[in-house]
Amino acid sequence: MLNQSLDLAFQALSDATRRDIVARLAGGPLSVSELAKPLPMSLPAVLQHLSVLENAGLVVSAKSGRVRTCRLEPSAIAQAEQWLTAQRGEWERRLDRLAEYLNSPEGDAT
Amino acid sequence: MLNQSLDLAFQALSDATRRDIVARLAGGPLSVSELAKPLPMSLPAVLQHLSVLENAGLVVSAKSGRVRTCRLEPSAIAQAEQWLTAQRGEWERRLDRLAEYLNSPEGDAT
DNA sequence: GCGATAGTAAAGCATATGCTTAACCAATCG
DNA sequence: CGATTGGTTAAGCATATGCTTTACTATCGC
Repeated sequence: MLNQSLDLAFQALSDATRRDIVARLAGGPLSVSELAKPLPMSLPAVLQHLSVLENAGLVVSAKSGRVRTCRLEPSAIAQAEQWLTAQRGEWERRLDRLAEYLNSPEGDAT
Repeated sequence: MLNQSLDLAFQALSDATRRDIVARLAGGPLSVSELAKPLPMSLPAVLQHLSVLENAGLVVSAKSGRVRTCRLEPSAIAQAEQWLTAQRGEWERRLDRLAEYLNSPEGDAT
């Protein structure tokens, strides 16, 4: 499959809990337990969400002593963003060309 | 849940078949069977993918006679795009401020 | 009307997802 | 050392997802 990484990125972002994690990491790196504190679920559940995000390349983490610190990886996010921009952009260019055609003399149903 | 629509949009885009459908619709509206023709699966399966995309607001369709024509809905795509831009943007602004601080006189470990 | 074409509906099934609890390991702290 | 804090692993479970096949309806062209 081409673009399996987009599969993983979009799949990771399809969950509100994981988007919340991403949004909070956008404000700066956090440890696992800091991430888990406000979330209404067990710590292992949060770990599973983090592993989905890491697997998708959206988040990277490193362990120092006994605390694992997580931070955002913007390049994977940018990749998903660019795919969306490309599709919407293409479609909007099409609509523009259509409008242009309809406003041109040959476009009129004269 | 806030932003359930983002759930649906990202979830819809997490499947390669559905992204293929979106990409082809970006080139212009297509009927259900035109969409289904190149896909390696049964027609009902394609219908299910389309219903996911419509449910997410990414695609709209209308039936005329016996043919249903599908087209892209850019506003839902733009919403997902904007969410991504916001998170990545926030993180990159943070990094910029950090770099600025490290380059300033007070940032030096003199 | 009759057959082909375009789409729908329903049921079933294998696998994936999002949690839980229980048990466990490893770095601190007193 | 022993208790606590921070994280990890494994197993189990309910529900969701992505297909399939079968059967059925609605429209178009002759």
